[in-house]
Amino acid sequence: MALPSSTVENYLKAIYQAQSAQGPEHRLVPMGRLAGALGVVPGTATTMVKTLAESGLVDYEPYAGVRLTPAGEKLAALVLRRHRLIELFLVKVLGMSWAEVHDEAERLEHAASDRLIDRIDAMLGRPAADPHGDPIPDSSGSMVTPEYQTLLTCPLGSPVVLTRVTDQDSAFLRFLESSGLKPGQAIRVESRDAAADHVVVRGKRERQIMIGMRAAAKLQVAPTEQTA
Amino acid sequence: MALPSSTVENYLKAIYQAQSAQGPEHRLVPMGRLAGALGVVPGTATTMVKTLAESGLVDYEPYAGVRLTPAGEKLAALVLRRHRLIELFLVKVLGMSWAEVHDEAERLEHAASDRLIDRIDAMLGRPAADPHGDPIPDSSGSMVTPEYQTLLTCPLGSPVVLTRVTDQDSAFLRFLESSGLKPGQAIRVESRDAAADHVVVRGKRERQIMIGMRAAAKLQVAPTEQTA
DNA sequence: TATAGTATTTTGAGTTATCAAAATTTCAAT
DNA sequence: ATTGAAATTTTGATAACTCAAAATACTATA
Repeated sequence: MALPSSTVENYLKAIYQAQSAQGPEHRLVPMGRLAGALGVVPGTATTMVKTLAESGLVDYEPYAGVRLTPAGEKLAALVLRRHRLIELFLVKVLGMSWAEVHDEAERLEHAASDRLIDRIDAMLGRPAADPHGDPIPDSSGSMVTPEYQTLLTCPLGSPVVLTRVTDQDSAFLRFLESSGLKPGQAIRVESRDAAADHVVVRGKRERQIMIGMRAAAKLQVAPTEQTA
Repeated sequence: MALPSSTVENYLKAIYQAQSAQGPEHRLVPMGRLAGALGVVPGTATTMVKTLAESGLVDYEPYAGVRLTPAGEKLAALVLRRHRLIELFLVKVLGMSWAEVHDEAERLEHAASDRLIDRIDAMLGRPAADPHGDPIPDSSGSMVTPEYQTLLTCPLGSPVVLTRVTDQDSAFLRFLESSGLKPGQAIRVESRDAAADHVVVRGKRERQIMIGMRAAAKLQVAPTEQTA
């Protein structure tokens, strides 16, 4: 098949991300959701998905939804790889802020060659995750996605490390940045209050941060590593 | 006006470069030349140029050719700025070879934001020229193009510095690289032989290099600076 | 100045990706 | 089972860009 257009890459990426977000129970992404994620009307998504199905990149079940084929999944993973490496590069090498790199990467991911991506990968030391903690697929398109707990499920009081932020909204990211809540940061959940819908986190330099539960669910953590 | 598409940017850039290549006497770029530079059939160029003219980016004289308006010239210069900064960045920061950055920059120049370009510009120390010695326009789109002599016109025997290579062909660039003929390099023209159609250059470490006259015309040099 | 040859423009058609709005299907609730 | 609301698909258009090939304009030269 010919090179996928940016549009095709974006559809595959959106389907991939919708599938992941939905969890393993709903494997089919409904057209409405896909169209919403891409900012197109549903009819457009239907049309496009039919052509993706003809290319063997997705399975399409009318009125039910789409799902990536193995070929589509690989392509999507490679787009994600480009996106995440570019984000990390922009932050680490060019000193751009966490909140502003997403849109930039969104465009550059379709223009960067494999060669360039590999240089970036090497320069960054073959990193496992991008600035949000999202795992970076390797050049064959495979990726390990560790299962983390969230601020809502981790044990109270234990020291944990913030590992992943599953929301790209730049206002949210700016808030996290200003609160010192970036992946890698050691923190501890002090309390949860369902009635008040908040979680209290003790962060860098014993600073106390209060976060709504919906936001807290987007912050993933891992138990602090014991120095081996 | 809305953001120019990559296509529009490419047309403007090609017109700009054709105008420069032609020198100040022929200000109008004929359609055939433009179409050739862009790899489209002449009819396509005609159509596109008419819409560029409607946008006020070019002046179009049927059967005669196109010329950039001041607005078109500014836009073209900004595309060139992006292209050249990206090329230099890829060479300096990512260690890519001189010969391979052109195509990469060709795609990235349409995807990089002004913000990113400015970061790159700052990181590189607001450079005046790209790896080929092509001058880099500033963020307002203005550029100084020093007039250099070439290997064909510079004084024989005097030490000069290679300042600019006016050919992007990657095989040619690889040849130059392997001969140590990169901008910045101190050289000296030993002899010219019109009959044999060649120029003999003494390069790095007294190495002797023989170049055809057509190629020699593409190498621009400046008198070696006397240490002030 | 007639004309042959070249360059340019025009015409008609195709591709990709999109939207608006009409038609259809699905599904949950009666 | 029927129906009404919501989601999806279909249909008909549009925009941007392109090509092939026919029509036209220019220009050099004889």
